[in-house]
Order: sequence, then structure tokens, then C-alpha cells
Amino acid sequence: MNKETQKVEDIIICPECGNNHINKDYSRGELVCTDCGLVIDDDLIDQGPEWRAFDKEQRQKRERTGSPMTYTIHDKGLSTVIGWGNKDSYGGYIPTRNRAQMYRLRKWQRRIRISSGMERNLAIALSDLNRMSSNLSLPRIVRETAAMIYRKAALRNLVRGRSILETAAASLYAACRQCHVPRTLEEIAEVSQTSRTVIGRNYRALVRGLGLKMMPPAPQDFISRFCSKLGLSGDVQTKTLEILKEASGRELTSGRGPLGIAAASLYIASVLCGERRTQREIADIAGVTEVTIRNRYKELVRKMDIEIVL
DNA sequence: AAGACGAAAGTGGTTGA
DNA sequence: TCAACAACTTTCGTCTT
Repeated sequence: MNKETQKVEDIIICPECGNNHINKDYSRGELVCTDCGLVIDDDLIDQGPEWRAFDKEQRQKRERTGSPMTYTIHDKGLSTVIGWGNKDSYGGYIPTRNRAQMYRLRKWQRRIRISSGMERNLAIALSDLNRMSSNLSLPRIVRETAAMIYRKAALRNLVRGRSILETAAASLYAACRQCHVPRTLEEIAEVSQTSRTVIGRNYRALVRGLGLKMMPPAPQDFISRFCSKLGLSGDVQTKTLEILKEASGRELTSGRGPLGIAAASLYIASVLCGERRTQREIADIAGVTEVTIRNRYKELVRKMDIEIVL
């Protein structure tokens, strides 16, 4: 089909004046005859996207429905933005002499959007949060939780006097734990350009200041991740969880680092299932030392009457 | 040769006076 | 502010597979 025929097919004749100067105004959903001004169809449906998107980025740019409300944008993605087209709300063009005024309006709109110090603070923090959780490929729910925690912290003036980045990292750590997708302090530190110690300190301040009820991380929560990193089967995972259940039933887990417990039970399970990994391999993944695994697993084996043959 | 073992000293953070 | 403290790490020589 060449351009010529396509053009012909698109012509709509105005029933009022018989001309074909019809203007489709998708932004207002109207078919208007530019000669006599008759609105032919005010219920014009914009059928499907007139654009094509080849990748996610393009689609995000072109999609007309906005994102759902989210805590990860500092104004929850709900603020008004003055559009850039030089048209007024009736679709008419804005005269040149008013362009400067429009420009100033847009400028102030932007400034109001990120006005107070807190808004600015939030904007920075949330972009940090986003970057860090991307690097850790954390699920959306964790990002939202982290953003919410940071928001609360900001509202309670817990950020002033602290580094935004550190507080953001601490929020993320807290969110991970709350959502039962724990990351170690090391892992958070890794992507946050700060130290484990500092994040830990800020985290504690956060918990105290917001009255968050945080349970110590459960060893169970680490298992699936460690297993997949070690290339261990579901059997091992199941076995590990069994061991952990038994161990916590016998009060063998309290007062011990959950990472050490997780690593030790994983080691035991890997041996029992005939998919043995060395203490060193597991230690590296879990972020503890072989010695800790050794101490924990000896203890578990002794107190739980597990027979282990290396 | 690699892995497991365990003793001993060191580390960083918490707690309580 | 400081010392005691528990959990964990580092280090290293020895034993096991």
C-alpha cells in the first residue's frame, strides 16, 4: 500500500460543510472540521498505541497511563507536571508572547515539586535506594518498604545530622529483614559505598527512633539463596530446613549468629544428601568463616544426635 | 594435596557501671 | 568513659581422606 491510497482512505467528509479538512485531535478525543468547527465525533477512541515500543525503556517513555502510586518516587508519583506542548487546554496554540510566561510557570512548578529541604532529601535518598536495590536485585516489595521506612524516618527528623546515604542503606537493610529477604550487612555495605559498621549503627538508630519491631533474622530465610548460589538441589534445601526446625525446637539457635547456624545446617544437609560442599565454599557464600561453621555444626551434630560421615 | 580440625590470640561491637 | 563480655575471625600447626 503506497502513501497515496492510504491518504485517500483516511479522508473523512464533514457532514455540515462537505469539506474534508477534518482534524483528529487525539489529545482531546475529538474529530473536528477545521472549516466549520463542527465536532463530528467527540467520543473518538484512540485505538491502540500509535507508537511501537521495542524495549522496556521505550515503552516506559511512551506509555500514556502513568505508573501506579509508589513510595519510591519522592512525591509518590502523584504530582502535576505542566506539559511541554505549546497548546492550551482547548488545543489552541499558545501565542508566542505568552511562551515566556509558560516557561516561567513550568519552572516554578518544578521548583515547588521539590521545594522543601525534606523533599529534596527524599528525592536523593530514594534514588540511592533505587540504585542499591537494583544492584542487589531486590523485589519491588522490599524497595517500597525501604522507601516507606525512610519516609517515616525523615518525618521524625531522624535523618538530620546523619548521612542520607547511610540512613537510606539502613532503611534498606531494615526493609530486607522485615520482608524476610535478609541481606547481610556486608551485602548492603557493598552497594552503598559505606561500611558495615556505619549501616549497623544507623539501623539501630532507625529501629529505636521508629519503634520498629524487628525480629532477629531467621536462619531459614537465608537458605534458598545460599542453596542456589552453591548449586545445591531442592533436597538439600528441604533437609536444611528440617535441621533448622529441629534445632530451633531444641533452643540451639538462640544467642548464635543466624548466619553461622544457616551455614552449619547447610553444611550438614549437603553432606547428608551426598552433595557435599566444603566448609570453605559454604563459608564464602554465607559470609562466615570455616571455624564458625565448624563450631556450629559440631554443636548441632552433638546435641541432635546426627551421624555424619565425611 | 586438599580438606577438616581445634587451640589460641585478636577483633569490633554491646552492655552496664 | 571504660572494662567485661560473647560471638566471631584470624592464624597456624596437625590430622584425615
